[in-house]
Amino acid sequence: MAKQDSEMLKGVLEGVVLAVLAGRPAYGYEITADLRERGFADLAEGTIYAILVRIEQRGLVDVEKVASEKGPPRKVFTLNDDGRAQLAEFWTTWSTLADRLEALREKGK
Amino acid sequence: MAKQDSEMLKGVLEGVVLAVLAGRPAYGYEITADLRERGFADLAEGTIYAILVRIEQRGLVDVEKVASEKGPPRKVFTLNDDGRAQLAEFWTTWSTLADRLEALREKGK
DNA sequence: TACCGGTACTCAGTGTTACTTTGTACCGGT
DNA sequence: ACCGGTACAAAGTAACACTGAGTACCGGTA
Repeated sequence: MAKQDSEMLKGVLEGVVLAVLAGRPAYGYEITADLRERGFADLAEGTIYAILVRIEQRGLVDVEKVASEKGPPRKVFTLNDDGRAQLAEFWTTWSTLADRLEALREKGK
Repeated sequence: MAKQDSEMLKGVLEGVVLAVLAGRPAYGYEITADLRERGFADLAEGTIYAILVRIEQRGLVDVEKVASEKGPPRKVFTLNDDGRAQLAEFWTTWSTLADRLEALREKGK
């Protein structure tokens, strides 16, 4: 991935994962595949797992082990109330930043 | 500054500084003041100087020392062609990311 | 004269984060 | 028996914004 891309993801990726989980419960591998389809093509698998560990430790998700037909048991993550609150905060932070950047860009023209 | 805010700035602030310089040549203290007015209120002064050192080393700006009426001489930065190219690239990267996030957000509703 | 506040820049150290790499383990198909 | 896809985990690295402290110059005030 280009360096600029990955740096810009910092502070955003966690919100992205929360947003995916807001749609439905999911496990790590599934989330990675999902995001890759959504344009985050070069996402490293390990990155997603690291984020999941983080948000689990912060208590933003509930976790359940589910046996899988293929490979080891899946760790299914479900967004809880704290997680939803965090996601809402993420979107407002994002919007504020996006607005400021848009203003800067307009001015430059 | 809230942790979420500052993390989200990563990979973005450099582009922001380039965008300011695209408007006019400026020196560090001036850029800091400018950005604070533009809503980046809690920007640390040292942060801007660090970015300026970086973009100077990458050859994105031309530098000129100008005597000041107050305090030490100012280091005035002017965006050059490489800098303008970098800024253009920044905006496309930003747009791509913003589009992807917007798509995620829409889907969540 | 002495001091303070605003201007202007510099630098060393810190914490967070995404990436890389590697490893474990299970399964079905060839 | 082996390989590729599924699924998770963990240690180490690099980039970057922040913090805090320091240097230095000037004008105004007490």
